[in-house]
Amino acid sequence: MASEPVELPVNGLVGLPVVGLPPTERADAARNRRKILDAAAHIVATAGVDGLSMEEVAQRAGVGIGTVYRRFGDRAGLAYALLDERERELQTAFLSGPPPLGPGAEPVERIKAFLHALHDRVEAQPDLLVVAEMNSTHARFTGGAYAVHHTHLVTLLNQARPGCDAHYLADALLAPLAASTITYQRLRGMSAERIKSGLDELLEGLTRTST
Amino acid sequence: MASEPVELPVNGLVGLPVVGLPPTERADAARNRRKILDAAAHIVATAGVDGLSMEEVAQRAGVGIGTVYRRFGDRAGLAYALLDERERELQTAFLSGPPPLGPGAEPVERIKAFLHALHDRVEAQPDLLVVAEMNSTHARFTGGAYAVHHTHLVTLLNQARPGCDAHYLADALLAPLAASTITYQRLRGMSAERIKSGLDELLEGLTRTST
DNA sequence: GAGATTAACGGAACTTCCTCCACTTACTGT
DNA sequence: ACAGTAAGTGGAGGAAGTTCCGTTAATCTC
Repeated sequence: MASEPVELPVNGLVGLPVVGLPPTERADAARNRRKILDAAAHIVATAGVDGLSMEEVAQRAGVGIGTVYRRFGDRAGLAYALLDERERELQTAFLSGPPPLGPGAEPVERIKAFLHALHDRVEAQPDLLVVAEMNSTHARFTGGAYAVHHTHLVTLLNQARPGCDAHYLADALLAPLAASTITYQRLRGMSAERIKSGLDELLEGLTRTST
Repeated sequence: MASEPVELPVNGLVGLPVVGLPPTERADAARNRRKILDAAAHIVATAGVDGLSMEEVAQRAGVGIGTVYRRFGDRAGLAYALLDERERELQTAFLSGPPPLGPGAEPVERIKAFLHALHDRVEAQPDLLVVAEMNSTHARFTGGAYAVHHTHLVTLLNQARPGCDAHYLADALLAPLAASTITYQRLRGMSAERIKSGLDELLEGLTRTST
């Protein structure tokens, strides 16, 4: 479990293209995906994330449990899929939206805006994100979205600070934005503004002197 | 579950003193704690962390499952307890050991040494740490050790960079040292040396100009 | 030492995640 | 149309974490 080869995500989340699967989904499969997502969304809206059990979802969607698993892999995958829409919006925003998040602004400003956006994302749907990131050891990283965020940061870091280990630093900057970290800080009474300021402070040091 | 009051740890880990519990443990309880820890350690050594099921532990220790839970709270708590010895060594080292980890060196050097030590800790027992940090949403933070590490970093950061938001920055510096993050980086082929260099780079920015 | 008190014990029962596989169905080429 | 086949389905069953609560036995008090 700790040393298995890295698997690509099975769900339809934005991210690395899923290789090996047929490009077109069979009609009944697509229908069931929708039914499952609707059921899951309804449950979350009604009973909260804690009520999101796989059996419950299957029952409400009128499919077997096996189908839920075939479509979404596991509970984390289902949670990720529920976050998919917002994730797409976010990705569109930083890939092709207006500055400072999108192209046009200075790299440092874009990084800052990006980190803030990630924070807001956690703030918006903390519980779902916790589930998405927590179940199964490396769910946070294999979810697909992580790779996209990481790549984006690497690009910006290389612009802002040529010669740095952008690959590592991207991980390091994303780490404090893990849902469980932020929800815990909030629990402890730390305000959202303070978290953002703290991120700025962290980033400032990294990008001040470009050697 | 997401908004419960923060609970103090129940196990005997170094950290905040456990309030509310009688200072002396009943003889049979202490005996059972030992039996359970021995059994758990044996299982981990034999079958790896994956073999560490609560039922298995109870059986091998010759106690009921309920007893295991009473003593250690949950699986994460048991894992933490297994890490306790090394954790004590680490804490002794940075609280009162020789520099650069212990007192005597410059704050920045101590922070650096501390982060490296935390990294080595993950490197030494990655699987156990992943279990300890991953089960139950905020296990990483409520484990007791986190609070100690955080406090230590706050102290050093305040010395190295007066006026900074040490509280937040401590969280941010600890975040990339989460076991799941590091194990994933290793899985991806990132070397331990590179991770340490990256941490140095991150820290360097933070501590360069003291305003 | 006897009785009261209260922590500790044990394991059945419950929950939920996930796997497995025998069966069914949508698509494909002829 | 139709047979072949690969994808999809469903739900019983296994595994593991956790809770609950009636029972047991340390420890304390007198």
